[in-house]
Amino acid sequence: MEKIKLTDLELKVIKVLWDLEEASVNQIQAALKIEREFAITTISTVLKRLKDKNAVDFRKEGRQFIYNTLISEKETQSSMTSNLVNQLFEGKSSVLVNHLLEADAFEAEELERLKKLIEAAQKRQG
Amino acid sequence: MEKIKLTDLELKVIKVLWDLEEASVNQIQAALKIEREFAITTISTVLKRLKDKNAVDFRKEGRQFIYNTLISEKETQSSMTSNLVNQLFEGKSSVLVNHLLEADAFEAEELERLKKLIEAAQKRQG
DNA sequence: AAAATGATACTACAGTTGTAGTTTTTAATT
DNA sequence: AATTAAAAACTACAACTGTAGTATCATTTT
Repeated sequence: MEKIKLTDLELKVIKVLWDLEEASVNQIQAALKIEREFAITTISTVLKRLKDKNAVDFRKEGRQFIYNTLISEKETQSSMTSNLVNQLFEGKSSVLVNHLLEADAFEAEELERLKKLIEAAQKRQG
Repeated sequence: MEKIKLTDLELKVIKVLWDLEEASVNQIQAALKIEREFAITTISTVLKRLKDKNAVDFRKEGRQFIYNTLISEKETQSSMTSNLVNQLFEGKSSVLVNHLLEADAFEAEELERLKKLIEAAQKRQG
């Protein structure tokens, strides 16, 4: 698994595919329309680039292509997060979380939930 | 405070400035040499672009420029993190932390420390 | 079979990024 | 003041991005 670098626009398209599992160019355009309208050729170009990067594949259905993504959401989350952590948080996730806590990035219930999750993780680790 | 977007190389230079507070082009080059050697003109170009972006400033000392950064580390951490969180974690930091916990991104001591930090944050919130 | 329609393929182009060579300016040294 | 040395300014250029127009190809409808 080579680390695939996604641009902003590419990520937007990939996110639609995560959501819909499979989609034609038109469906992707429609899904993005909520945020902003892109020309159909724009989506097409992005998909072609993603295909070149091996981030998506497609099958033919009638006259159109139905795309699916080849990279998972979790993978992408992990790789982009570890990227950030390496760049700005000494390579340690805990430094990132520490920053978030200091910046008061959580609501009361979230804190409570996180505490429980940490305890669960501790149990898991033994 | 307009959100300044930094490229990878720009961030590397900025990080040196966070570290040294102030530095000449040569000092920055020297600091980066540990990782990889860049031509002095490369550093110069990057600094010029950073100046255009208002991310650094400089003062003249003899014939050379001494640069300092105008953006703080914490600011940058916050903005890049919230960027990631918005892109991949539904805009909620807790979803990011959740992902990290599920991915077992922490050592035992880190978990313990985080739990304490969460408790501290809870106390702070009231 | 020709025309119309809908889809993809090809082309384009400006802005950004990584990277550095060449030229000019400025300060220091003879 | 002339020369040299060090620094900054200017120029360059390919790859990547965002964005979309035009051309072509394949269906479907007359």
